[in-house]
Amino acid sequence: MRTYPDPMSLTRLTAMPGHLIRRAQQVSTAIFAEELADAELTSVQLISLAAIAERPGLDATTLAELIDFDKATIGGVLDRLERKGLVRRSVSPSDKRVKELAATPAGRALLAASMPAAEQVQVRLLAPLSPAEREDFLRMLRLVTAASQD
Amino acid sequence: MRTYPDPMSLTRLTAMPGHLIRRAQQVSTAIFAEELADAELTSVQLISLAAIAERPGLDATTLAELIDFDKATIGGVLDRLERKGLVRRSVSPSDKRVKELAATPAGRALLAASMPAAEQVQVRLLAPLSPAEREDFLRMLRLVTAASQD
DNA sequence: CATATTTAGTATGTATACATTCTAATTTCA
DNA sequence: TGAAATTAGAATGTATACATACTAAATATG
Repeated sequence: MRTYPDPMSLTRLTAMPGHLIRRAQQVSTAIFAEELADAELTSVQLISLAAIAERPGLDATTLAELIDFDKATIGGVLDRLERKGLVRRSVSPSDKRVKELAATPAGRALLAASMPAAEQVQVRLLAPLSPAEREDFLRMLRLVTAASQD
Repeated sequence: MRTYPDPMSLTRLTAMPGHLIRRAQQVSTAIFAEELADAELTSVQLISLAAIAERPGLDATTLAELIDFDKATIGGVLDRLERKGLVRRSVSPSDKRVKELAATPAGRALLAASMPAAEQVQVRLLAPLSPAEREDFLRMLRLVTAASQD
């Protein structure tokens, strides 16, 4: 049985993976905002745009599953992408409940222009790790997140 | 020079650490909500409560720095902790701008009662990794997050 | 075929997360 | 000491994130 310095100290909690993951998310978001400042895209908007560009006609529910979004969250993201003129939503002829998604030319252009910056985010995020560690880190992240693939 | 299957595919983006970290955060939050369902505490509320319990008289700005919170975010978290009767805020006699924070007896009791569940969250979160990998994963998370310690 | 169930997307409400702005209070320092 | 700069906390506005409930539409099934 391991012993700990303090059974319920702040030190304990800030050392926990839950806290460190929240911190990593903060760091990732901050770097993303810097690198994609010109594009004025969030990471969530970029990945949505990429999915839509890659699979025209995609519906919102499938999109949400593809990129692990809540069904309620994706609506707002699409609202913002549509408001910026990057994505269009049109009612499916075969099922009037469904909205088919498509990237506009402006959306495709912004996506292409933004990919180098997106790559750069990942480079900066993993810069503190050695190349071997980077592979390992990603592998472990996949393991941790795959576990609760509902 | 490595080659990739598709220069701007969804596959590329979902394999990026930024996306995986967002996913890890989702998994962490979901497990936390399950384990702390009785306490009705979010991870953010628990760590705030722990910091306040450990350092009575703490002010909100210092608290935000301790646990890496935005100054604007901490206000709402404290509102909710106060509304639940877990924390009290009182104007500092020495500086009327400052609100001194203190955990109530109910707050301290809930904190003590919640620590085992908080430990359990971390156990479940890291369950897909071997013991050696767990150490490594935490070490790398610390490296990544320490890099942008403003 | 008419009703029950399911499904897609939206709406509502709560909780982070953060930039920016504002007010009151304190500190600096000319 | 008195105006300028700084600081604490709150307020405002935007963007995830998610539970729950709602509406319209499609499907299943008796």
